[in-house]
Amino acid sequence: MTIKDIARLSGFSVGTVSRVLNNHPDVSDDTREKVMAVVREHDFQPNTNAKHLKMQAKSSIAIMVKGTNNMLFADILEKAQSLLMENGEEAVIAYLDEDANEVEHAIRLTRERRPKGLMFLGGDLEYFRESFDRISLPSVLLTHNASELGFPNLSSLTTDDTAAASKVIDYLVSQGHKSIGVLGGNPSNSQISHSRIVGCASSFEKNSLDFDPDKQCEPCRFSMADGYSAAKRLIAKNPDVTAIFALSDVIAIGAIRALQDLGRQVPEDISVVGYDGVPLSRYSVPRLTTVRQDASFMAKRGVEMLLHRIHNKRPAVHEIVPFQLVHGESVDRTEKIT
Amino acid sequence: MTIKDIARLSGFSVGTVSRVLNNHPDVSDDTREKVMAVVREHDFQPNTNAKHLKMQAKSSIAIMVKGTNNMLFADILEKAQSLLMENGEEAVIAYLDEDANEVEHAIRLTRERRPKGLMFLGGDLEYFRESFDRISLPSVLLTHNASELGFPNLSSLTTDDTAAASKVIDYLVSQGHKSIGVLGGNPSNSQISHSRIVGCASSFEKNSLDFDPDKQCEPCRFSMADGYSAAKRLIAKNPDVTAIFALSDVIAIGAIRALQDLGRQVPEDISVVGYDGVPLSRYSVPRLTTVRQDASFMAKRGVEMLLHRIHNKRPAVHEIVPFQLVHGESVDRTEKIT
DNA sequence: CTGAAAGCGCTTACAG
DNA sequence: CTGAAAGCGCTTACAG
Repeated sequence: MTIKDIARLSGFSVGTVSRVLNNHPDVSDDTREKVMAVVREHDFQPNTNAKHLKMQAKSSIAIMVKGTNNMLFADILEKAQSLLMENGEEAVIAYLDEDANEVEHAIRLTRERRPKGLMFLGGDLEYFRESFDRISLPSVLLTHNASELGFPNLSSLTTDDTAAASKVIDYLVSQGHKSIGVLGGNPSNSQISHSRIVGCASSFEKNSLDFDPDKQCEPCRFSMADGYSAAKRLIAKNPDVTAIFALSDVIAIGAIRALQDLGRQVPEDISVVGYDGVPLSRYSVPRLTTVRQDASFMAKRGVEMLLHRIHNKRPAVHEIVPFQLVHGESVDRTEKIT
Repeated sequence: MTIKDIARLSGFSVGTVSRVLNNHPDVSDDTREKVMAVVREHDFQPNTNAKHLKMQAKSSIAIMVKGTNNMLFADILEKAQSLLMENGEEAVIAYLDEDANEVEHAIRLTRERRPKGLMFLGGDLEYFRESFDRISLPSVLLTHNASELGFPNLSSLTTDDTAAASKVIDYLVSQGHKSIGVLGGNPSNSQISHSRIVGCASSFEKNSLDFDPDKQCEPCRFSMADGYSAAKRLIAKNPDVTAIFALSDVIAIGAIRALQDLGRQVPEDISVVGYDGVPLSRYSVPRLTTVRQDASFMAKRGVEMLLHRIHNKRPAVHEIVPFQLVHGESVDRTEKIT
């Protein structure tokens, strides 16, 4: 069933049928009615390929999800997809490994798919610096600040990771902790974790505490399994830490499990702070003290920014989303630590 | 840049360029080389819309994810998407509400997108019965058995929910539990939970225990938040249960949190069993005793089944995936329960 | 308000 | 092995 069949069946030309289908104003009501009757009767749906070919139209929004097992991204993704759907846009989603090059992938996908816009959930700024100039589509990067890159078509939306990390360390220090470990992330300075480490360092300095990354930091990927083993490594090399700052909630969950397995209770024996504020952090035992990034808001704002850029050719913007230190049950004051 | 430009630049006809691009055998090596040189130089990528239009080709595989917050589906989804990508297929993903009509959504998406095949992650058999006859695409339904529906183009892959649920109840009974509550699912008999409830009922009967659904079951959606409130409702109406079978791990996690908040320790005061075997179940405190469904396997097999049906026109098949009762730390014998 | 016609960028018999 | 040409299903000036 094509537009041609509808034309024949309704007695009008394909041009007129096309106009009816696209709600073109200059069609008589009578004609519109008759054509639509046939369309409805046959449940006709125009061929998107032909339409797009003719209109040189882009199809859909492509979303790169960097890193699997990332609950925050899963959260944002779902909401973004729903919002896109409400706006009549389709989402093509690609899950990438935490170490994959999302920009190269996007370039490939862009050629094949010709999407209208790109959304990146996480990413490595280094990859953007290297090859994002080959992308001219409106794009938005979430949970990373891309302002320093200066690409005119790349907006970004992020919490102030440095400030948030500082606040976490400040808080732990205020609770009497002096020996604090940091779990997660990649030492490379282009990774999402770098600014968080920077925030930690500045807080340690402000509080006149030494900060020896080799001794206090244990890098790991963003998953429960990696958090689990990283926590064990940290405790092995630095058994006297009284608090751990995990760079994501899933890492924190893995770490808490590891600590329990080592016979250390949280928070009685050791405190743990997470990052992200995923739903799980409200249901874990103990509930997590964590930095909450507002997934709903990020999804909403991210989609808005992207759609604005697509439809109104607005310039790229870089926004900071407020964060919130949510108090759970995973932190104790040191004097209470046995 | 179109195939026409490449033809002009390389000195061959568009037909020849097309043949080179599609690895058609009858092109001379010399020609192939020359054309490819131009293609590479300009980083040319053919227009998918035109290609698809011409080839009447379907694009991509559409995946409907039924219910948000479902960790098992998130797991399967990621793996399925990777496998599809390896096979050169693209995944268009739609997250649907747990109560949405996935079949209607698929029908709409099929018209607009013309995918090659459909994958359903969860679903309501009633919706399939009502309207799946309007879909003629190769499809596969995961975590549900669609054999009784008899659609020739709908395969399915599921664990034996009834047997698994029976085994859980048998196990709890063997540990001395007589007052067992069931959390989650929808009482409607077309829902994923129905066969699990049936399994419970048959086990209760076999063990000569009464089973009063009104008193022992508390329906809820598949999320931590709903598991949390459902557990509270269950305890309120039936305070003497010594064990709870949650119809999914996320429900179990919510339930454990609720029990803790009510001052009941798991498993010391009350035992909890989950369902799904998501990674979190290995890292929660306590670790969950749960029915493990193999997400990797289901993803792999599901994709295989779908691709086979698409390429080889094989008939629909309905397979049962083995399950496994994984022992964690969330179940105790009643004599030890205080 | 409507029709006839060109053309979007490809693929693929058909000839040679 | 290669080219010329038809045609996939649409949209949209251009006429009238």
